[in-house]
Amino acid sequence: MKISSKAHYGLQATFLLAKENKTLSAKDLENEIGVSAKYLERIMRTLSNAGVVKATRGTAGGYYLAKKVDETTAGEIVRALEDELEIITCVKNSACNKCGTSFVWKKLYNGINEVLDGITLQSMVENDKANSLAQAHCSSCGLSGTENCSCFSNNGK
Amino acid sequence: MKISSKAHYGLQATFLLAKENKTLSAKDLENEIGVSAKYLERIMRTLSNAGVVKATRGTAGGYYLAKKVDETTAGEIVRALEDELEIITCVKNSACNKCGTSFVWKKLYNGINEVLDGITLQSMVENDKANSLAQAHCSSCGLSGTENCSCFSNNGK
DNA sequence: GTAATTGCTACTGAATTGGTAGTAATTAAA
DNA sequence: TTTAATTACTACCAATTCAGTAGCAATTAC
Repeated sequence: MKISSKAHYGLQATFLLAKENKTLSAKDLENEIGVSAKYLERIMRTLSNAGVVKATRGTAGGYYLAKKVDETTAGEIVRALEDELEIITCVKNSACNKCGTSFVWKKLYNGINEVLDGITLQSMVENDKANSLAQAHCSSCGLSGTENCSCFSNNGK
Repeated sequence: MKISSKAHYGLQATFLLAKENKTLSAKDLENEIGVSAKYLERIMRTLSNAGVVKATRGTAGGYYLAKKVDETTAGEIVRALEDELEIITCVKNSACNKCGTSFVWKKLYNGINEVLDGITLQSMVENDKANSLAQAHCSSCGLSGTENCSCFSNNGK
């Protein structure tokens, strides 16, 4: 049960589109993310087909968000890129209750979607800004490692 | 992002231990679950090491729950069997906030654990009983497919 | 027309998953 | 004390999935 690199990079890419608020080419994304443009291109194509981003070809082409930052959720993005977010086949089959565990997987599936659908690109950008401020603070307080700095104690909660 | 067969079978096996409330051998589990005793044995050994079940060897040996049914959660079981429930490496590193997405994965990780830790074997058994009753009802109402029977409309929610 | 870009398909090496096999250790019962 | 049944442990293997690459076609701006 791991997040695929596709979902990871795809979310990172859309986050960058949201943060920089402009069209970015696969090449641009390669520079920022550090993964080959070819691979990112394929990820972005999937997101394009899913209606998360739009693409323009040709010189100065690239990808941009199809919707507003507060209308695009992490859920859409991850579902588009995780081939099988449905966790296990019995989740699809609402009548499956043979083995006594489908109830757990269905709850888990609902929980996962609830979390992801509750996160918009906007909230990710806001979180990033807050973190950047915390980072600046830590630098100023002179702690070399970020681990022990109280500024980070509530990170990602 | 799929549930592994190990976690699926492992949860099914512990559910059976809870439901039948007795010691079951790998062979018994094979008969009920339909997977080779050898494979189940390895899964149960992992659960044994994790303190979820206990094992006795020899004739009439087998596995039984190490704790009460309302003290054993799906979370313990799934975490023991999913090698990497931590989803993605940056979840482990509390200071990782470079790419702007770790915030999402950490929230997701917390959400997953929250759901799974909120489910005990007892609640699984109770849910199963309720389902069996609904099943009986559906048979009596004469609907051939369970999908369209209102008894099942809230399954697994 | 040319350079830059996405769209699409095919391929590949590495890692993971799912499962099997064999042997040793332990236990209960005959 | 022997035998049968069982778990413990390790090694192994086939199939699938994952992550990434390569090459060419289509499109677009200049």
